[in-house]
Amino acid sequence: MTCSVMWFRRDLRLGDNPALLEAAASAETVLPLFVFDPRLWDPAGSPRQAYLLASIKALRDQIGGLVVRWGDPAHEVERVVAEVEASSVHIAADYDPYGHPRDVEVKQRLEGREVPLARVGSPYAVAPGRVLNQQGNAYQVFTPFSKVWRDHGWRAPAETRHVSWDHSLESVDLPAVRVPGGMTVPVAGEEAALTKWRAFLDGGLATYDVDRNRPDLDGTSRMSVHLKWGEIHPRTMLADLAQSDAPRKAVDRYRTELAWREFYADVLARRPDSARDYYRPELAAMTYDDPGEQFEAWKDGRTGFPIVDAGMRQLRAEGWMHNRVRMIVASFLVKDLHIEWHHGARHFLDWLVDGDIASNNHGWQWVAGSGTDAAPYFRVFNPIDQGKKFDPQGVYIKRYVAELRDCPLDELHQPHDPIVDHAEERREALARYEAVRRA
DNA sequence: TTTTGAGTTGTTCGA
DNA sequence: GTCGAACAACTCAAA
Repeated sequence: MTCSVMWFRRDLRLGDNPALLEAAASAETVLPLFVFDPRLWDPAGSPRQAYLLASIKALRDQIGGLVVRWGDPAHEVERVVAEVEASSVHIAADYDPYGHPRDVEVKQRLEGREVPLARVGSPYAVAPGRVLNQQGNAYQVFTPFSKVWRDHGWRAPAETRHVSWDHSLESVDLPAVRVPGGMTVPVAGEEAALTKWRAFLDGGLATYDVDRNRPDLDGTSRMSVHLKWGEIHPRTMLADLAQSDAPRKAVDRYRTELAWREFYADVLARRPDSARDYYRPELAAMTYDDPGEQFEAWKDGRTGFPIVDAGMRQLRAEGWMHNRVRMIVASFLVKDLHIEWHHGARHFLDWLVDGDIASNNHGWQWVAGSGTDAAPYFRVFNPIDQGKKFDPQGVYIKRYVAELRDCPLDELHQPHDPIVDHAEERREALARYEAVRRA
C-alpha cells in the first residue's frame, strides 16, 4: 500500500482542501498528522491554544483518528514519513514569518529521503505575492490592491472526495490546556464554522454594511476564528457571497473585509520584519511611555472609559473583541496612554482566539500611524463619542461592565473615575507626533 | 518623466 | 441638533 502524509497546520478542515485532495490522489492511503511545535506552545496556556485543541479534537472526530506528535516539526515529520514509508507529504502553504522558514527546512530534510513536500493552496483566496501592479510590483496601498485582488479571481471550491485514512501509527496524547476561569471559547471545528457561516448568510449579511460597526447588535459574522484556523476557506465564502441575494452593498463590504485579511498577509509575506518592527520606521523615533500601572489598568478594563473597559473585559471573557472596539481600545493605548503599539498587539495575541500575526499586528500599526495607509496623525479616537455613536443605548457597555448596569443613559458614556483626561492626552499625542514630524 | 488624483474605520469648530 | 470645512503633507498608483 502506498501512503501519503497530510500534515495539517492551520487548515483544520476536510472540505475544500486542495492539499488533502492531492494527498489522496497521490497514494492509496492518507496519514493525517498534526505536530505540536514547543516553540509555538505556551505551557501557561492561552485561549488561542484552547481553541486550537478543540478544533483538533473536532478534526480527529471527523477523520476517526489523527496522528499527533510533539516536537520540532522538521524532525517529527521526517520521523513519521520513515515510520509509514510515505511517498509524499502535503501541506497548504504558510506565509508567516515563522511558518515559511519552517516549511523550507522541512522540505530540505525530506529531500534527503527523496520525499517531496508538496505545497498546494494557501489560507487565502489569492496567495500572497500574486497581486501585482502593472510594473510587476506589490501594492502598498489597500484600495488599488483590493481592486486587482477582486478581479484576479480564485479557484472554485474543491470538491470533497472519499479519503482512505491510514490509522496505523500511534499518537501521543493531546496536551492539556488551561483556560482562564469563566472564559467561554467559541465552538470549534469545520461543522461549527459552516453552520455559523450559513446562519450569517441567511441573517446578518443583509445589513452587514451598517451593522458591522455596532458591537451592541453583534453585527459581524464572527468568522475570524474559523478563518484563522482554516476550518473554512475564504474561497468557499467568496463563492457563497457570489450566490447571495443580499444587497450588493452588504456583500461588497464583506468581500472587502476578506480582502483586508489577504492584503495584510501579502504585506507581511513581503516584509516579515513588519510583524515586530515599524512598517514605516519614522514613528519609532516618537517618545513613548513605558508600560506601567496604566497599561495594567487598560488590560484589566479599569481605565474609567466605559467603551474601552467593556472591550477589554469582553476580550478576557470571550477571547474575542468586536472590531470597532478593537480600534477604540487600540487608539486609547497608543494615543491616550502613549504606549507603543507592540505592547497592545502582544496582549491581543495572548488573549484572542482569532489572533493572527498579519491582521493583528498590521491593524495595530494602522492605529499607531506606522502601517500601510498610515492614518493622519490628527485622527485620535474619542472614546466617549465612539461609545455614543456605536453603542447608542449602552447595551454593549452594560453587557461587560457590571458596575454600570444601573447607570442612566445620559451619564453612561462619560468617564467614571478615569485614569487620564482624554482632551489633555489628545493634545499630548498630537504634540508628540508634531515633534517627530519636524525632526 | 511628469502630473494628477486618491487615500478604511475621525474630531472639532463654527455656522 | 445638523452640516460642511479644516485639520498636513506625503506616498502611491496610474495616466
